[in-house]
Amino acid sequence: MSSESLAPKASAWKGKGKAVDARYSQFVDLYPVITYRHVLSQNLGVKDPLRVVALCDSDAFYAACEMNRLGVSPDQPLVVLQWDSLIAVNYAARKFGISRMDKKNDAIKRCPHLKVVHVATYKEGEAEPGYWDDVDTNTHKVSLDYYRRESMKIAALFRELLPGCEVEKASIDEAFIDFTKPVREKLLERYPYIANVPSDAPMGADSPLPSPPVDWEVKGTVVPVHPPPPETKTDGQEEGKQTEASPSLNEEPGLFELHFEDDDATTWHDVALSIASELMMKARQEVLTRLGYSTSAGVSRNKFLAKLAASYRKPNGQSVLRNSAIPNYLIPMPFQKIRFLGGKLGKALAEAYDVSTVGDLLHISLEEIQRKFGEESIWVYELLRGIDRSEVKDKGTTLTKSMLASKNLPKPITQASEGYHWIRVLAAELALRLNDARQISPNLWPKTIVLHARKGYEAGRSKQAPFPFAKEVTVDYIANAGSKLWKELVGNTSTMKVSSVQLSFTGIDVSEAGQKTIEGFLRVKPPSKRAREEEEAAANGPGVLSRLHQVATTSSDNRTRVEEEQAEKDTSGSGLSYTCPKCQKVLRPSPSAAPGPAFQNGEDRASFVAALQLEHEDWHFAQDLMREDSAPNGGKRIVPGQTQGNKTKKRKKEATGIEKFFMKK
DNA sequence: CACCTCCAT
DNA sequence: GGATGGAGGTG
Repeated sequence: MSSESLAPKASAWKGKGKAVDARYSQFVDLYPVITYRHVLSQNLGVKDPLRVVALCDSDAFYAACEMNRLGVSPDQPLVVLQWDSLIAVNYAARKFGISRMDKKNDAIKRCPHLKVVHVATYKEGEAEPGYWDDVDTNTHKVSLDYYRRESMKIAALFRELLPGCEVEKASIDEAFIDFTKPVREKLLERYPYIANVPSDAPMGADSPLPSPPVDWEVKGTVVPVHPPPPETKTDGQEEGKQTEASPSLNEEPGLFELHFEDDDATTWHDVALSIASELMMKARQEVLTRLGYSTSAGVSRNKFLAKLAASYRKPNGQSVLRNSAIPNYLIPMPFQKIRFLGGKLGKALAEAYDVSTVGDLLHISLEEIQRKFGEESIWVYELLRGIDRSEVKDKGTTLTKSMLASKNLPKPITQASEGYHWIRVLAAELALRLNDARQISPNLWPKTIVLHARKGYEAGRSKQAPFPFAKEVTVDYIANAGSKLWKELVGNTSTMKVSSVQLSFTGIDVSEAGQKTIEGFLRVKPPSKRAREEEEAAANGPGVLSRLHQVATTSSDNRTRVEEEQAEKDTSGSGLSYTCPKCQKVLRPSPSAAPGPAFQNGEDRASFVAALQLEHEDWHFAQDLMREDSAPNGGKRIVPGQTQGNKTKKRKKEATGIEKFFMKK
C-alpha cells in the first residue's frame, strides 16, 4: 500500500500527508495472518499472534487500603500522609483538586471534611507498627507492611481466580497477567470449527482461519481505532476528566483518517482480547467484592501496551487496546510517560531530537537511534512501534527477593551512636518482616545484608556482607551485622553528616537442602529432614509476633531483654553451654518447646550454643563500638578477655571465635 | 561477589 | 519526596 492510496482526502493538511503516512507505515504486523497451526500450538510464547496480556492495578492503592481498614465509605475523601506529604489521594478527594505532592494543609483547605490518615509507623518502645496520633519523623519510622500484605492478598486472589494464567506482580499495586493459554482454550471451546484443520484446507495447518465472528462484544472500553478529533470530542464524561494518557491531538487532524483498509474489521486476536477482557472483568469484580479493592485494567497484545491501556480509564475502568487501535493511540502519546522512558533515557531522546511524542520519534531510523544510544536501543525503537517481547514471568508465590528498610534523617546525624540507633530500628523491622515471611515460607534466607548511607550531598555509598543463615533471626543478629557495615562505611568521623540510612537483605531465597543451615554452615552436620520439620514447626509456632517487643528499644535495654529471654528459656539442662569470659553470662540452647529449635543430639546443641556465642560476641563488639564512639577521645578501646584481637577494624577478618569453638571441638 | 546506576510506584 | 522494590552493569 503506497502512501498515495492511503492519503486522506482532507485537503486542509495537504503537505503533511506524506509524513503522517510514513509514521503509520512504521507499525507492522498489526494484522498477522492467523492459521490453524497458530490456534492449535501451545508454546509460541511472545511470537504467539494470539497473545493476550493484561495489566491490572489498584486505584489509589494506599488510600484504598486505609479506607478498607477504617471502613469509611467510598465517597469519603481521604488522603494518606507520610509525614507532611500526601502519598495517596483517593478519587473522592481528587474531585476537590487534591493531588499528591500537595501539602497536608493545602489539601484540608480544599476539602475541610477530608479524612487524613497517616501511614503506620514504628514508634520507639512499641512492639509493632501502629497508627499513632503523634507521628514524628525524628522518632518514628514508616511501615508499609499493611499495604504489602493487602497487595499479596490481591495477587493471591488473582492466581486463584485465573488458573492457567501467568501472574506477575509488578509492584505493590500492579500485576501483569498473561491470558494467552486460557484464552486459547476458551476460543477453541466457543468456536469448535477452528479446532480442526479442514480436509480441504489448501495449505493444511498453515491455512488461515476462516473469518472471525463479526458480532463480537467486549467487556470494557474499547480504545477507538479512530479517536474523534479533540474539537468534536464529547466532554463531561461520566468518569470525570479524561486521564492524561488519553489521546488528545492538537494538530494534524488527518491523523484520524482511515489508514488501513478494513482496519475496523474484527480479527481473531480481537476475539481473544474480548475473552481475556471477560475473564479480567470477573476477576476484578471478585477482588472488589471479596477484598474491597477497586482496580483498573488494560488488555492488549503485550505488557507495554496493556500498561498503557490501563491508564486509559481510571478508576474502576477496563480498556481493551486492539492491534488496529495501536497507531492512533501511540502516535500522540508523550513518550516520556512510557515505561522506561520516564527517566534519563527519555530526557535524552527528547533533547536529542527536540521532540515529545511517539509520533515524532517514529521518524528516527533504527540505525540513527542505535548510533546515538547504543545497540540495545533497538528495544526503544520497537517499543515506540508497540512491540514488546518481554514475557509475563510468574515469579511464583516467592515473596520478594529483597527487603529494604530505610530512613531519611530529617536532621542529618553527627554521632555514631545515632547511627547505631537507627540501624537497630531498621534491623528490628527487617527481623519482623523476615520472620513474618518465614511463616509463609519457612526456610527463607537472605544471602547478603547491605547497608547504604548517604552523607550530606554525596551520592550514597553501600557496604555489604554475607548473611550467615540462622534459624532464629533476631534483631541483634541483624543489628550487629549492620553495625559492622556501618563501621566500615561511615566509621566514627566526627564530621559525619549522614542524611539517610538503608538496611536491606538481598538474595532472599528458600534455602535448599544443600545450602547452609546453621549446622551446614558450621560443618557439624547436614540438615536432617527432622531438623527441617522442626524448623517448620518453630516457624509456625506462636513465636514470631510475640517476640517483637525487641523492636525499637535502645540497644542495651533490648539486649538485656533478649538475653533474659534466652536465659529463661533455658531449662533443658543439657550441660552444654557457653560462659562469656567477658561478662560471665551463661548461654544455653532453648528447650525443645517452641519457639526455639529442638535438638536431637549433642552436635546440634553445640551448633546452637555456638550461634548464641557468635551473637553474644557480636553484641559485645557493637557495645564496644558505641562506647568508643561516644567516648570523648574515641579510638581508644579495650576488648578484655577476648582471645581474638583487640582491633576494631580487623574484627571481621579474624576468626570469629565461633570457628575456633568448632575447630577445637 | 561487591558496589553502583537506573527505573518505577 | 520518602520508602520500597527490581534489573542490570562493571570490575
